[in-house]
Amino acid sequence: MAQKIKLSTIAETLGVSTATVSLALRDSPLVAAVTRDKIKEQARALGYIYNRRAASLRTSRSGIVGVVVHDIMNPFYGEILKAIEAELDRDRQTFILSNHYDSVEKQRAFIETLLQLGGDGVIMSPAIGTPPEDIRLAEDNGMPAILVARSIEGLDVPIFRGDDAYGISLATNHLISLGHRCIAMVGGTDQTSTGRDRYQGYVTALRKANIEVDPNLRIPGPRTMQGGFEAAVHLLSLPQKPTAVVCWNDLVAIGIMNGIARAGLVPGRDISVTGYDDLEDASIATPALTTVWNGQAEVGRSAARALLDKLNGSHEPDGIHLIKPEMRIRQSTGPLRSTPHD
Amino acid sequence: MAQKIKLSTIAETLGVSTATVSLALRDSPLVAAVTRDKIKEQARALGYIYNRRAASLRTSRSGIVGVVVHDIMNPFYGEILKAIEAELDRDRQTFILSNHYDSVEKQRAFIETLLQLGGDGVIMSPAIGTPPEDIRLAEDNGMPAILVARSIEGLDVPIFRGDDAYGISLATNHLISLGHRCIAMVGGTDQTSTGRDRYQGYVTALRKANIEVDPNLRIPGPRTMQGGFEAAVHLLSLPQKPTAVVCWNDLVAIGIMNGIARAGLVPGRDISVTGYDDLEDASIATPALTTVWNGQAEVGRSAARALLDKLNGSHEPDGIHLIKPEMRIRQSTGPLRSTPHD
DNA sequence: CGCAGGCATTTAAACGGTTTAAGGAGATTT
DNA sequence: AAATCTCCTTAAACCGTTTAAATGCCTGCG
Repeated sequence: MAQKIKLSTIAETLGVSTATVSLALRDSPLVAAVTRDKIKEQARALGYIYNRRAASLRTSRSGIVGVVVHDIMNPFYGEILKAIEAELDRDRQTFILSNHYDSVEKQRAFIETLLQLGGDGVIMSPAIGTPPEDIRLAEDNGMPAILVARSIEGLDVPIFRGDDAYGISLATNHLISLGHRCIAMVGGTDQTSTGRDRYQGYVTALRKANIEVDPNLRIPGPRTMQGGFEAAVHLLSLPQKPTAVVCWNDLVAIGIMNGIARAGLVPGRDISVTGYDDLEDASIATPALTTVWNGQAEVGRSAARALLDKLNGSHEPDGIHLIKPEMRIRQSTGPLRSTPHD
Repeated sequence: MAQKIKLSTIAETLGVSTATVSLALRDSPLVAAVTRDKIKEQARALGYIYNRRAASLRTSRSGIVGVVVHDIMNPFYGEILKAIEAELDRDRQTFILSNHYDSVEKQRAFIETLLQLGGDGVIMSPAIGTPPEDIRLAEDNGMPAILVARSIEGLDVPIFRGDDAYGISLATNHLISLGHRCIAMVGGTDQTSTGRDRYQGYVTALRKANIEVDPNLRIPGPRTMQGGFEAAVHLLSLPQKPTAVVCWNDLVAIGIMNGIARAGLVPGRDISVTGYDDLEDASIATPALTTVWNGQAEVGRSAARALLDKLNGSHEPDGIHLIKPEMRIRQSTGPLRSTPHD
């Protein structure tokens, strides 16, 4: 590489000041059109590269937005991220992505890095056990935060997520209406607000149908296909096998269906299974998965929009924005059979 | 937010110079231990946040590494990314992630952004049709590039990827040894070096077994589950149905198995299917997927290591580093049946 | 002819760190 | 008491941009 081309390089070769060059490149009306064109042409010819750190040092806007979620490889977050990316792209914001794998330390390290880089804002799906101070650290240093998919108590930042209690009650009611009464709930944890809300939705639906809630049928676990697969083994070993399963998400559901199939049973006929999220893969699974649409794209888009609006000065109302989930009925659920397959 | 705490704030409250503070915070032996401790304590107390853009403006090292791949939601890249992330983390590098979705423009925009931010280096799985100049743009501006998973002709940057021709020949030979002679190859494109290599591996294996290559059995397409699902429909409509399918990757294979199952056939018995990559999900699929381990974690780890070494001055040898794939035989492949199921 | 006003450009001071040569204070040697 | 040596600390330049204020230069007008 020759030596770095900077504003002053262009300025000198053209016999103008760096101020003029700076203004010209940003299309300021302060500089004459003919000068502007000459400068732009020269910048291109020299292969000038704008130095954003220098600029942002001066302007204190970096054009960087941080996004941190549990695991970007999880398609649920993937779909949210895709929507965020699309929205931020339209406003030319660079986004920095990270997993926290539910480690509060890793998450805080990310927030600190982002602050050091002068991030303009952060969108996060907070790690389990995130102390409110970690979010305030960002806010107090002029970096607004938006929460997605999970809530934290004791903060008044904007939150975008699905209505979990309602969503799970949809799935549970669907199974009840098919005649099922022994319904397990598999995957996830009750340590997150999401987890508590979902369990609540499940319990409420059962109670309303006068079905006794059996705590043994609540089986927490990883929110992955692998987790579902293993839960299936456990479920099939219970003294009273459930006839239906409400799953934390589509991955768990697909894992369970694989586990059921591996045991020689037919999911959707011998045991009904519902997913959650309505991922792209849900309709391809065999049998096609009955699930609950959770509006990931909507969540991501709105969260990004809210942040951008906030950065541009509009006053977005804080507080929780709930997306209403919708039922997607496919082939993985079916009526209760009087003589369950063995 | 109060006002920003900077080096000078600490310096003033302690009655020392900013130089001392700067040196102390970075553990320079130039400053007395007792002074250092006092300064660090004060920095913590005031909630000082290091301003990396200011620092990097002076030092011209940003601690930022860019990573751009086709699609981070694709688990193949996900596994590579995870390994890269882990390796970069150990060296405290922040990484900026982006998809290019095989758009050369999007990829170039990313490289330019990264240059503006003063990125120290970039790891990329180049978009189809990437002109070598785009990579040179990075290198010429002092930002070394490392390629993963895909090659580009006419460059001498380090490349880390699996040995595709060899890998596909493993899968093809496995099917041939099971007695199959009508073997389709599904998914991907022949416009990438990877695609050409894989097709070559398939053709070579067939020829060596004296099997005529039928171009109609090469069915390019998306590298997704959805793509596989749709290809299954096409395959089953062929006048002479293939008895085995070599798939571009595990996603396509799982999609095909779902398509086969939906048509009432049993994958692994009626039609053998091989995947590629050995994703985590491969062993959970039903039936468990026979596939080729492609060393994603190894690729990611080595690539990140190579970049870090390069940044630290060691001279990593350029050129292609091939990872040797290995066969993983499971239940989705089986011997040719004399009277294929209808 | 002197001056107000408009336009195009320049000056110079930030922004918040890092770096290095030079300075200062004691302690030690001569 | 002067000279030398060790440690610590600091002043000042620098990184590449932005921006408020200042400067020329013209033109038009009373």
